[in-house]
Amino acid sequence: MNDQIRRNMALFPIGIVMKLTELTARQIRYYEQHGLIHPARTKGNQRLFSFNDVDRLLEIKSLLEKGLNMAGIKQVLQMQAEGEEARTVINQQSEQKRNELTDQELHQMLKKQIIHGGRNADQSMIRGQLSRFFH
Amino acid sequence: MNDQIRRNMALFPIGIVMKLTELTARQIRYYEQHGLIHPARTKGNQRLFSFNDVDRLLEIKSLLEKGLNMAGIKQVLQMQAEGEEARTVINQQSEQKRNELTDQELHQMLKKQIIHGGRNADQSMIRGQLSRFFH
DNA sequence: TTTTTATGTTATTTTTTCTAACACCGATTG
DNA sequence: CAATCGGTGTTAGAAAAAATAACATAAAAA
Repeated sequence: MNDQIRRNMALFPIGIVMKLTELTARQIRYYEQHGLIHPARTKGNQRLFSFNDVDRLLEIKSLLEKGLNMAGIKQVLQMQAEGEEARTVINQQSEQKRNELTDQELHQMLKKQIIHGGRNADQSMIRGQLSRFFH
Repeated sequence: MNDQIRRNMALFPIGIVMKLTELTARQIRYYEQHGLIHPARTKGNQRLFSFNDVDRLLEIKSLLEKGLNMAGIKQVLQMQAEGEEARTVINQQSEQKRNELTDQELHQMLKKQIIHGGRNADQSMIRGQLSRFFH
């Protein structure tokens, strides 16, 4: 519900995010620079991350490991956002289904997306990795 | 469950805790100095707070507003910790019961505690204020 | 009235983060 | 093969955030 609000609260500095995600500051900033995340800023311009941001970074990391590049990741994340939207309207599916993403599924998603900039493709998801920890 | 672990993860710096609790840094440090909280530290010695810490600070604040002093608050928090322990063993009670603490209840608790340093007094609780936000 | 308590304020130092620039290496491409 | 590009490492210098410590103070307690 307003769970979403909570998850979106900007809470921690980059140092913690580094530990949480095992990414370097350089990487995190680079991803931001390419529009993959949009952490908030303190009055003094320091980044402040939310749980959602960290979640997102974990996804980015996982997608990177699957060989995607910035553009690809951007697409996938964007699709997820759309899916998210749809799902809240429609309904929940089996818990398992949307927690793992096979290479084939991924490939398919990308294909669909790239070929016909289609909305509402397959609903498989990686989301909620950190969420599963910080419930 | 290991919810406890999650809540105990040291995540945010004092700046955020200040906003979350509306306490000044001075106050927060003072309470630590008096053993009311025990935030973790970064390698460079900066305080790192967990959700539990923030929760605790909110309780401290509320107790302060009720006129307790450091010693009194320490007692109450300690009792809560013991109660926590007991409760996990025993069982849950009505949700309402343990979320508000009237002045009389508080007075009684303190009385019991002070008179006969007794363990396991009344189980009324303040706990979980922040928890209710960041569930 | 003197003391104590909780908090404010200020000064100084240390830690953390920021941006920007340059370097590098593996994969692409001309 | 040589040049490019994409993701990351590294470094330097500046700025922000946080730490400790000391002194100040108003209200409460003794």
